Amino acid sequence: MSGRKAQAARNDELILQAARAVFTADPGAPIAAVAEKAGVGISALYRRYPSKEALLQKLCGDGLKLYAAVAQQAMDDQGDPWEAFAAYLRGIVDADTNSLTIKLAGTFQPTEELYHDAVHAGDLATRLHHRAVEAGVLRADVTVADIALLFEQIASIKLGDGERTSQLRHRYLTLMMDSLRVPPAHRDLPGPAPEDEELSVRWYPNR
Amino acid sequence: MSGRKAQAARNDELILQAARAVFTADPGAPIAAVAEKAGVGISALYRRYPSKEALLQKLCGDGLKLYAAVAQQAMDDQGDPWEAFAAYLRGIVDADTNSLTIKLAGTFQPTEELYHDAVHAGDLATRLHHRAVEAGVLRADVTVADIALLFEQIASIKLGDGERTSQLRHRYLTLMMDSLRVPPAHRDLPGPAPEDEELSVRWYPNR
DNA sequence: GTAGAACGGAATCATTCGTTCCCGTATGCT
DNA sequence: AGCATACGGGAACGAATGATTCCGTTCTAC
Repeated sequence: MSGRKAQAARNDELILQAARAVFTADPGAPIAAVAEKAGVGISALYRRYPSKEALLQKLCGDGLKLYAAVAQQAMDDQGDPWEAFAAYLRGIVDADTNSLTIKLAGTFQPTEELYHDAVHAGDLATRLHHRAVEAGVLRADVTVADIALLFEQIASIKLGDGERTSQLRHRYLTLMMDSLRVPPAHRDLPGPAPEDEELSVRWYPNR
Repeated sequence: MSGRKAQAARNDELILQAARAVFTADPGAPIAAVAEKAGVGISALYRRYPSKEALLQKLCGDGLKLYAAVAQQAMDDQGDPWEAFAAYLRGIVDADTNSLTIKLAGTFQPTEELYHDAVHAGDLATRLHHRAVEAGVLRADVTVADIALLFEQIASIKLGDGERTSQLRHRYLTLMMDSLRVPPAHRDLPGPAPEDEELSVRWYPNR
């Protein structure tokens, strides 16, 4: 179970994880950054993917599938309508798939399969949305496309490490949900608000 | 009134406007793009600014001053507390200063003056915020830093031309305000929601 | 006329990054 | 044990990008 085969299998996973992390943080990152993060050489990447574009397509496809999985899970939830929809929103924010699809979109030629997966994901999102509106728990003047843009806005938040970023994203998702839900109401916001210190750091990128 | 002096004066303005437009749209844009947009040669830029960094600092400073001006105007509004605060929010979104300060931050060494202006702008924002909370029209569990991050989220929206982008930004600002205001309530959202077509375009960057 | 301010834009020079290539290593088979 | 070889490390290559410099030209002011 150990040896070269095992290392290769481990590297398969290592590379994918590293690529996801790196490109999520910076869609324009060089391929060398992925190799470094994964702790492997560049040729280990090129052995698996013929080009950077191929790797990006793989990541994008995985992101789409993850999105669909989260949406499907919410669809299967037959309990409280709002809670099911809220779980979907939180799930997508956690999965952070927007950074891997939208932000990568346009950096490569979309394949047929990618297009198919995108349609499927969009279809699930639409059904989920309509169900929530029908149930009267989601305001009707907000569309599916609106929700997509809200996801993008939340994905634009990047502050501190991944942990803190996730915390803040949920904070603002909660705020947004306050204005999405019927009836409107203010609920407790999770996570501490940003400190001034956290914001001012950005003026000094080099440590 | 005409002649080289006049052209030079015109170019001063032309270059600044072009630079603002170009770097707002893409903070990493090459300096040649600014020259082209302004309809001048590269040397016209370098005659005025010793380096790209100097131009960026100028833009950043202008953005900070504009921010302060908008905030000051809202401060001077002694009418309805919520309306004054709302005007501030809308004004900052329209001024689009976040793209010129935050997104440029870290790409150059901040000067002393820049720092001073930033403190002044922050001070105004804080006083405006507290006044709204004191008046009971702004929910108290949202901080000044929260508002700053909300501005950034809105600034991340970029779809279609400048006109459409502005329209959508106001749409989502209105949505956010629904959850910021006391008491909470749903108000009509301005601007048409995005069409699927508008979103799918991003998969095909090259026309 | 002529000095020189202002320009336009080609040439330069450094840097970045995808991709290729070469070589050492250790694995698995005989 | 011995060896052919798949695998991975990382230097080298070449294209592209972009800031900055430089040079020749034009037009104004005197």
